[in-house]
Amino acid sequence: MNEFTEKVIRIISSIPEGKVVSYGQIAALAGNNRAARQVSWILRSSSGKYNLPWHRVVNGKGIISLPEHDGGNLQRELLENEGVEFRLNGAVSREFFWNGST
DNA sequence: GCCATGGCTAGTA
DNA sequence: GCCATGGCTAGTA
Repeated sequence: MNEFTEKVIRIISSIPEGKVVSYGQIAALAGNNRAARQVSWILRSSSGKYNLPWHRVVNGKGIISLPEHDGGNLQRELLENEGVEFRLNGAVSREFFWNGST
């Protein structure tokens, strides 16, 4: 596993409950702001292995990218259970975005 | 080739 | 909408 992947996993692991972060934010925090799509791959391949809070990652618009039939519905449910609120357009309210600090 | 993204543009009201 | 990204999940040689 390369350094970027390790950083991404560590960052995702530290997302607080009730907060969300975008793929691009995670990539930037890990040192490569153009690797947003790789973050999605790492989530798919490593979420179970490292018990990652995969549901706290959404796209830059605050919208769930995972298809509804492939876990998207579950993702929204998990977030709502943590107190995250969605607008009518399906986007997470801005106040629920984590800025990367602890 | 694929894709759980993101940034920018164009067209409309 | 469109297309540049970029690492490996695919499939073939």
